[in-house]
Amino acid sequence: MSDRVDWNDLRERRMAEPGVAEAYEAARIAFELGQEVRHLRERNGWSQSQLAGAAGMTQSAIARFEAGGTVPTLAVLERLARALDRKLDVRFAPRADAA
Amino acid sequence: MSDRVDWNDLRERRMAEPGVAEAYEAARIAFELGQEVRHLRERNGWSQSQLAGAAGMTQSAIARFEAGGTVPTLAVLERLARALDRKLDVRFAPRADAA
DNA sequence: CCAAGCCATAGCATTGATGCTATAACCGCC
DNA sequence: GGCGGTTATAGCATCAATGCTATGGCTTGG
Repeated sequence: MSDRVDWNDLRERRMAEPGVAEAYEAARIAFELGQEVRHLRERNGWSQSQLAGAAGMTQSAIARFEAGGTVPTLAVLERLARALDRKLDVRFAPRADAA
Repeated sequence: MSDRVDWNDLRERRMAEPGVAEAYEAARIAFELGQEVRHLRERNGWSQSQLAGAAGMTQSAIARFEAGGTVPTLAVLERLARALDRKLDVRFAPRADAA
């Protein structure tokens, strides 16, 4: 009990530090994009090496990205998008803050 | 005449090199995002320094980005989005290839 | 004129992503 | 067992973005 409360407490405090929540969100976005890339790749029946070849990247970079190990640059995302016949779409969407 | 044809020729050849078109597109995306950030900032009546403060960045970084001088990281984009009350949206959209 | 504000830029240090190469573990097939 | 393919990771070099600090030019108001 007490351990869990403390962990949550620590996490909240950490998240309240400037830039941390944003970095976390960026990493989350990257993670989801990595998942999406994996999904699209597998749907094509491609291995990481094949995608790497198509995107002008290395297999290790693909593996790292798909596993959420890096927050990719826009250039890398664009390369992956093209290799997967997708269009990279980046925008500042209005916030749907309801609560 | 001849100069212009040569320039276009050179450009096409350059763009056909692996990774160049993608890097160009990433820079274009960054440029547009920079324009959008400027637009939102001015709509708020903020100076670059004020936005920098709100986003935990430096005025020089804002100026550089808005002018299209850099291709920003996702973390930076997220910070700007939050400061401007926007949601950063990054996705691999299906290609609307008609032609 | 001076001060303040604004934007743009230079130069340098730091950081994180990427590429490269190598390696390891696993699996399936012959 | 050996081979090929696949994925994951390590270690290092390189690169570009970012932060920092400083500066410059311009505009405006007192």
